[in-house]
Amino acid sequence: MINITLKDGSVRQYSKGTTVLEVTEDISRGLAKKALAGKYNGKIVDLNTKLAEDGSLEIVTFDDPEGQEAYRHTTSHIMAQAVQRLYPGTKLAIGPAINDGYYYDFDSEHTFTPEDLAKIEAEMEKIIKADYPLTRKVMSRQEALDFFTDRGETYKVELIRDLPEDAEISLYEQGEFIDLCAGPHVPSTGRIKANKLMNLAGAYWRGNVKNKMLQRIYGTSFPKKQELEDYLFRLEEAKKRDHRKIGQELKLFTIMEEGPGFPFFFPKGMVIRNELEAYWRELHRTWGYQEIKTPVILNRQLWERSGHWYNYRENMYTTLIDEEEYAIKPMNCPGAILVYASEPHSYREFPLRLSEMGLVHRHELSGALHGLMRVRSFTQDDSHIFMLPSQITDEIKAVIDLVDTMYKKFGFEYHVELSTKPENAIGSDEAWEMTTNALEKALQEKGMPYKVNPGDGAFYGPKIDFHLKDSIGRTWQCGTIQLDSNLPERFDLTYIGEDGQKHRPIMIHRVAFGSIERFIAILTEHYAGAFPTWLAPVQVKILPITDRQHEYAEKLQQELFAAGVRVEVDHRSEKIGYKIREARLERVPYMLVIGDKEMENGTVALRKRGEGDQGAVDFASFKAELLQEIAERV
RNA sequence: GCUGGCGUAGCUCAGUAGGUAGAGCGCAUCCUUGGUAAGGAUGAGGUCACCGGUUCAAUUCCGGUCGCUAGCUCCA
Repeated sequence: MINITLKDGSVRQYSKGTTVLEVTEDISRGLAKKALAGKYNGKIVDLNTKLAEDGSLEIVTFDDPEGQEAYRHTTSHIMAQAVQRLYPGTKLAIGPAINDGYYYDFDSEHTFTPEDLAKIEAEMEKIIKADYPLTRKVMSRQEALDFFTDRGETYKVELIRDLPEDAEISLYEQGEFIDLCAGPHVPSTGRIKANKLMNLAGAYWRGNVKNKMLQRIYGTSFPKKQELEDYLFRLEEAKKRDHRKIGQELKLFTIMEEGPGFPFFFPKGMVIRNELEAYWRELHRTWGYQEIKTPVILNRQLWERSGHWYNYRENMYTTLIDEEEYAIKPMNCPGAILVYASEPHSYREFPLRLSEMGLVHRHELSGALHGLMRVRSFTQDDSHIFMLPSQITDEIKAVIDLVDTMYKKFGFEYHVELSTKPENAIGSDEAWEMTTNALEKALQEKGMPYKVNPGDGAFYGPKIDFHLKDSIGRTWQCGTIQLDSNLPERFDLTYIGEDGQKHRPIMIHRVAFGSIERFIAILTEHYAGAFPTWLAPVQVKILPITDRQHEYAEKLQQELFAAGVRVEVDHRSEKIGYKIREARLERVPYMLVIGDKEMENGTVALRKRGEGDQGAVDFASFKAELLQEIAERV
């Protein structure tokens, strides 16, 4: 324990390694303006001062996650205070700090509009100017229950009810406002220097669809005005990378009203798709996979047997054929299983890796649709791997390596999550335990950091998920490895073992891209539309300066075309600056400007994306380097 | 699916305090042949998302539907 002498002369004890955030009550009265908590070894201890394990003091700044949380969390209290001033009777739910800011959930008779945000912001400004100290209060559970019941804060009452009987309950007070809160906070409201309310949204109480939908207001705050401005600028910049915007500008794909969630791919989008698939096929061939294709429509009986009919029905499209019920596949596994079961297998074939670019359809909720990231019709780069129990760990590690190889190719940063048994799980507890342990073991042996997502697994098995970030930092699940001990059972899959007897194989489902659609969306945002040459829809654009070069332009075009290059000639009667501008907007990697000089010398004036004018280069050597770059997929 | 916002030309958007609409870009044609981010002229293009209601009159007001969107929920 450490003794801290407070300004009023009293001494309080704090344990090492904790942040001194609770001293507020001691110092707030009268000292708030200075926001000093006390002194320790002659040094000033502020609310944002941390006592390290060795007893030394460490100032917690906004750059520390803890300091940032205290800062934003305080701002959320200020927002709640402003809202309750402007809209009396509004009940408070929860209001945490989050990644880029904070939010607070309200239950109010008043429906907030975007115009209200400005009013609330102005009221928040008043509270900040008033520089109210934040005072911590402690109550027993019963006292807190009575207190919030009196105030009609039914959500807070519900939160307190969930706490243990002997819990010590902390509240933070600022001016006339008081809120149930564990802290931490900054010492006074005046600490907030830059604040902005971002948007309005609905959110279910406690994240449960069955509960009331509350009104959530998102905001963000920073210690400096400039930091807020920088943040808003970055957000604007990030929006320019949005794949929905770039997808339209570059004519990659569209989604029309005639088919919500069912994307159309334009020729340029198909180029990227096909290149990705070609890369995928090449890689999978060398990694020991064999490709199959299974039907999109299969009968109801199959889906009943697989369990999808009972566990995934609300997401499945169905249809009648000759008065028999069929379903459009939402997953590829049953098809792959039928392929497996179509002939007897020996353990000598294992691991048997069957891959499939499988087109699946899922009835996703309309509100969940999001460009190519979340659609109702998508192609999974699926594989089903059949193996011996003894091969599980190595095979999972191999899949992790394959996914890593693919993501590194594009320079992606990703994080991994392990999702465990959900509520609607099928199969025995023992099977779930065995499969979950197997996944965990593989992750540990790979030394891969991961986060556990309890209850987030698929209904047939636990999974490892690979998450990638989009332009504004939202993460999307792409790759996944799922261990399934259920379907082999349901379909009575077998292999002949060394002992000549029938045994049950282990099955893995896995995707690496995840879905081609989502992966293209992530890629588009990652590159901001400037795809590497091997993926670029147009790799080379030839720009003749006048009509005199058209013949030469076509000759070059044909030569590149014959070598498999995607090349276009801009022979409109526009000035060269104009043609360059357009080709730049299209993010074409290489522009070949040709005028009389180049025509005479058999050269091209090369303009490289991101690097500008490269001067005259020999066409043959340009072509050779280009072809090599494409072949190496760099 | 839920809550809020939005829906005007291919795109980005303006507009009508209720009297059937405009700009820029793009597109077409013509002039221009110009050396590294926008040359000029003319023209075509809209059942103002859809369906109802109010009104002499609705793109505008009201209701519903569909779609998009920010989140929530759900997921690759």
